[in-house]
Amino acid sequence: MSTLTLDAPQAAFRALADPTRRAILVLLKDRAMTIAEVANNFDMTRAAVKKHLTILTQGGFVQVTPQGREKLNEIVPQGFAPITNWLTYFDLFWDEKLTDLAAAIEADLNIQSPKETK
Amino acid sequence: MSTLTLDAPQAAFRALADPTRRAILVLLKDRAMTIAEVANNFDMTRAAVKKHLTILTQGGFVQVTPQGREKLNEIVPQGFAPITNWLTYFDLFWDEKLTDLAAAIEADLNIQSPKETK
DNA sequence: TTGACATGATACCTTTTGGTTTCGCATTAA
DNA sequence: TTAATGCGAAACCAAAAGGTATCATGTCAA
Repeated sequence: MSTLTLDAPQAAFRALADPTRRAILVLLKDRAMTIAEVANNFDMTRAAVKKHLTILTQGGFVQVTPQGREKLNEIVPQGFAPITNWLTYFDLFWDEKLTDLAAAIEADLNIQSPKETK
Repeated sequence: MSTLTLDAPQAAFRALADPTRRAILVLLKDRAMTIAEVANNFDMTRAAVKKHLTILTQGGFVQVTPQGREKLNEIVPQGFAPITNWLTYFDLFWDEKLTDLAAAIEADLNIQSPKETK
């Protein structure tokens, strides 16, 4: 089966949409943790937490580093870039200062968005 | 039936999770539009667009102003605040961390290569 | 080698989500 | 008044999301 691949902003926004996943990021910002360690902080099974970590990884927020029989889940600061860029696009617009960042954002949105304009 | 109310960040992150809704925000940043007008830009029914606009309103991104028999959907710049605040939390953390890292690196360099006198 | 441990993977279930149709209600234009 | 217009709301549907339980696999320690 094909694992449908989302564009970076979509994968990132999707990852942040769930409160558990945002809480996991808050946890991981202090230090890297194994899955079991992360799971200890939540009222759900390790399997569920593993799914959340996978989505966070797809979103570019988490990087996994095998270490013996464990796997360390580490936060990736650069993963926040697509989100901040998207928000900056609006800030810039409101400041009436459009840059080529606008083109990148519009290109991303055009992947699925409005019908032929014009 | 209870309409469960989400906290502000959750409602905001949820609203941004869908690509159509992000595209709607890009549309509305130029000017306020009626539902039908927004719907003209997408390949879906007016009812579907209405649902998206409702979620954007719940997320604090859109404000509706009745005007005769029409309703103008207007973007609300302040709606982005919960998101930017959340991101700022991480940025602040990493700023400290980078500072600590810089200090550690400088200390290490002073030990390893004391030659470098500036 | 053997067993315990940390994780991966799969099947399955329920709720949410994103979409459609259809109908009803105000408001405006004729 | 009548007819068209712009919305709102409800019923319905398929797919995705969030969770569980269960089993398989690789790695470490004794």
